[in-house]
Amino acid sequence: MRLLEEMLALSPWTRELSEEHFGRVRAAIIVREFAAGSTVCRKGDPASAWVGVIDGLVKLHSLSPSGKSVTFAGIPAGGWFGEGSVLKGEPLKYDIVALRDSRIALMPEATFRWLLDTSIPFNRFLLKQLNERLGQFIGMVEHDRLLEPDARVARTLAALFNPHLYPVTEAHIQISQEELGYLAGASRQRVNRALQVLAGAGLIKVDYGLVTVLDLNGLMHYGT
Amino acid sequence: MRLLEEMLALSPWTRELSEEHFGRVRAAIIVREFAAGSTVCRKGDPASAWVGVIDGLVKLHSLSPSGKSVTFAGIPAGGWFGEGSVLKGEPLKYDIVALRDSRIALMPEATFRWLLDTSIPFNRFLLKQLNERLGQFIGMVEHDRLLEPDARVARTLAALFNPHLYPVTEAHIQISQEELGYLAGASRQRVNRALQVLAGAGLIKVDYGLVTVLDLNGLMHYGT
DNA sequence: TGCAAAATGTCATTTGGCTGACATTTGAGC
DNA sequence: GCTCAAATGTCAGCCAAATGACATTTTGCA
Repeated sequence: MRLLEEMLALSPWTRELSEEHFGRVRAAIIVREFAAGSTVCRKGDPASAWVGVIDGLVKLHSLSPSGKSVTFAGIPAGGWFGEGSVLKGEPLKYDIVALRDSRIALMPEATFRWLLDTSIPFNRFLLKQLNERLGQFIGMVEHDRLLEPDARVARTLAALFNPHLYPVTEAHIQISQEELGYLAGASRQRVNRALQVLAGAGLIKVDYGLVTVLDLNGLMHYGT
Repeated sequence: MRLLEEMLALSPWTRELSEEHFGRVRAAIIVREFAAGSTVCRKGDPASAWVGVIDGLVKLHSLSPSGKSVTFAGIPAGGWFGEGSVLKGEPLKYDIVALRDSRIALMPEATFRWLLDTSIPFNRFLLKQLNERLGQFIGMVEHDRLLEPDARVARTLAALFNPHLYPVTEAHIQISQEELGYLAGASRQRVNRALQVLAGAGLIKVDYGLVTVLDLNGLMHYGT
């Protein structure tokens, strides 16, 4: 996706806004570019905007004092996030890092709050969005605690191709095994072994910096 | 807490309801008793009510095929939960089990939806509640992956006293170390050691089947 | 009061992922 | 084509938590 307009047209929450609402929102949004590897927002920054991904891919991640890394989610084009921190008026709880060159939309906090105060459809959208996210994280906790690393890697891969969240029609994703480790909660070495197991089972194909999904349904239920 | 009325008086979402709203809600709520160990709702059941804990303690938990148990949350008196499944109109994703003899309030789905459709304050409350719950689960993923068991147990205890989700002001909770293990993602034996460490640090006091919080803020930030 | 069940405290052993190390492969850019 | 950094594949050893076992303490209740 190239333009803010396209992204807004695809975002469900714009559909039921009045002309006045939409115009004001459109005028307030700022667009910025970020190079791969650069930080969009840092953990602890005030949550001064609601963030949308127009093009590219960003990750939400956190670093422990001892230097370990967790990745909570990868947000591809079309995704909006950060509503939680803006709602609470609290600083961000994670870093936002561009994994590829990315075009980012920023809706200022004031506009976000104005929408919240004046648009019932926007409220309803936020409820659904928060609820959806919550389901995702409940799943993460469950899988972290109950599943073997092989199965966790399988679910992590499946989640990257979740057609509800990421309506992209490609069967492959360019991601390093180290980044997959941060997502799945396993070491790079352990991910490497898991990928070999999954490839051996015919569920995926592994290439340099690239994973191709052959059987999404199989991945989703692996190890159950 | 003994009575539904007390609990409703303490629930933030009742405060801004009109007299008409409150009366209808009050009349629709059903109260039921559950013995320790009994199941309130089973995973897969239709989410036919929003659930509140008047007295006692319930857990949201899931069992793996191999017999391992995760507890997603412990809900003490004053807590309301299940809004996610009711909102989505989906079956429950976890079992709800009483950990002690408990008095449970059930708000039928129809009443819940009516509130959602007619009360703006209730919508605002749900947004905050979902957001708070989401924050808790983001925290769980982060802590599971980054923190030592001692710190995980500390955060788990702190989460049971979240003032936004559970507005009751008691400093102690009656729960076994085994159940704490299911909540924190650690073995009973490991939890036992962790509790000794936390007690040694003056953050809690441990008695038979009972943990008393002495320093909630200290627990919340332990191991950072 | 005394019994049984639940909960706790502690230990030895097992287990499986992580760490660190290193060689190899791959691809981007000159 | 050449060079270099990134990514991958593999291994040995470490280590912390889980497991299983058992004695002890505490409580509820007959």
